[in-house]
Amino acid sequence: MSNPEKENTKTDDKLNFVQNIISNDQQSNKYDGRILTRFPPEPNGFLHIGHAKSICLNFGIVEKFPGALCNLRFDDTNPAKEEEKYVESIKEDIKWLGFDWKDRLFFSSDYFDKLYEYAVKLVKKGKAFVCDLSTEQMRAHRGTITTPGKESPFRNRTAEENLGLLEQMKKGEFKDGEKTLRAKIDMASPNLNMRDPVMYRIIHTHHQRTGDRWNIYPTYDFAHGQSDSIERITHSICTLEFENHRPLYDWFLDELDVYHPQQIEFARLNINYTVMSKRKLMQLVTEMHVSGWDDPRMPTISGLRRRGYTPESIRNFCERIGVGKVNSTNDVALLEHFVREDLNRTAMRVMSVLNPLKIVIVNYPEDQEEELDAVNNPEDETKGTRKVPFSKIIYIEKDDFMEDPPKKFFRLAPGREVRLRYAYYIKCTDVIKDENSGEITELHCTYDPATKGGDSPDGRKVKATLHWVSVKHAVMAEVRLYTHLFNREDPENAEDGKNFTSCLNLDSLKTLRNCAVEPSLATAQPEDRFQFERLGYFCVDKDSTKENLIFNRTVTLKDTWAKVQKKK
RNA sequence: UGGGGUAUAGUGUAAUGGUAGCACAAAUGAUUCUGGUUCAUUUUGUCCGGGUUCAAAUCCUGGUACCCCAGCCA
Repeated sequence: MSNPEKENTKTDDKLNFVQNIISNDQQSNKYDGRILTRFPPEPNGFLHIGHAKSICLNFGIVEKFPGALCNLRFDDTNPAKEEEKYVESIKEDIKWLGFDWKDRLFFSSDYFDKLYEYAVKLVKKGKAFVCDLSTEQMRAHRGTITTPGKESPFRNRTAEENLGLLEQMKKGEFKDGEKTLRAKIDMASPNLNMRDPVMYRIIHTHHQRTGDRWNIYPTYDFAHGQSDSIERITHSICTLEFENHRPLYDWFLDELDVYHPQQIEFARLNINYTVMSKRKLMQLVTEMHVSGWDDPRMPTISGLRRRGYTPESIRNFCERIGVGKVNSTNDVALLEHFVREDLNRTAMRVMSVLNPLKIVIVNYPEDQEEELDAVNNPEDETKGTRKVPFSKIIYIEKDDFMEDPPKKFFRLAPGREVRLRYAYYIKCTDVIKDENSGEITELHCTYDPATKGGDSPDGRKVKATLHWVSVKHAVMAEVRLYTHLFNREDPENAEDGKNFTSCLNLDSLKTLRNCAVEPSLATAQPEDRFQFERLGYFCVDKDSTKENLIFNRTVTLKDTWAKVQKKK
């Protein structure tokens, strides 16, 4: 037995390494006790669960530390790739997850004037220059990982000349790519980011917020650190790949002599059986491997929402996986665990038959109908009960009958008695087959009227309880069964020469159009979530209508019978 | 190969010189009108080699492995 005194360790009080740094900084009054983080998405695609990790981290700081704040800042420095519609979807997803940026909504483009001022300052200091090198030439000058680069022949233009050229760039007097503004740092630096990186490039493209006002746009490297500085962010939390950029951000901030946030890098989220880069997700969409960004198989927030995931379950997942600096891949089973946990608590129970098999209860009166009481949620008494109609002909699940059952099969079989949930005990007396195909078309059963409600007065036990739907009262529906999008744990590492799409699971969506659901589901609305008893959790799809009900399977129930079968 | 990072059960994450813990996964049993839930129990770990110390996942030292960087993407 464990020692009760030791059980006081509250896991929720444990801080991850980022929170530890912040906690220490707050205690030491490092930023006058201020804490300000930010979530900085680029509006060039939909948010995925990897972003959710970052959102939970950044906005979660607000909940963890009194007085802390978190900005939402769109990093919109590349008009060629960004769109307004992405801004809207990103906002929607953050709200849906349950976070609120209040009035702290910003855009990097808000700072274009300031950023340009900064650039001018560096030019005047002799720390930046206008370069005429083409992309190819610049690459050649950059050197390699092991050999130093060569300085640009334009590196020594005078400040006056550079100022004039920069002004002309800004006015749109040059073509795209004709010139760049570069920082003058060190072409021999072992850190490639320090080899005179580009600060501004010429892009004659309409910007979703600044219109046609600018012909030059700052690079991410020149915009990001300064934007954090302008907003007086205390802790700039970003992913591991920016570790190499930190010295560059430091250099800009130091040369500019402005406020200096602290950058902390953490490992981005990976999950097995899926991909997590915007580029690859975009490819799945454009190549039509999925129906869109919100396809229920996508790891996007909108996809997970449509699949039936709850914000709570995603947040719990993000909390549990922790935050570290090691590249790691989480098991999708953990994510599934958290939806099951949440939905078990909250989802209404309901009976639906996915693959109907007709049963005629031969000794049940022809025209009789009964309304039976069914529990809405055994985990929550306050959810009450509902009436479910019963009659002579019902559907059960095809999988719940076997003519020649193996040892561990507890369900219906010839001569065997089982319980119909909330209804009666029934015993199978006849198996009716199609003469030609030999396929089972219906079952004949008898029922025991004394077992009404599901209990036998004589204490007789049955080994199985089956869900069912009365044929006469059934509402027909379409059900979409989803499984992993990829049949390989690590689709990124496809076999030689093949890309990740070669690992696509062609059976990741199975549509059933002839499902019988209980009548209470007739009025279900999009995003309503249910537990189909004994089957799994299901969510009404956004395309569902009264005439054509559509349910998406979020996740199956844990299924030890399936496990037993798999072992064979 | 230069530079920057990182190594703790199958997976992910704690332990900040003092009993290697938690969650998921896996396994066993109990309960159950969901083969669900719940409960109990079990298996499995400090990358490797040296050193310091009464005591090392933690400190020192030497290896090894993996990740990131050669966009006018972010």
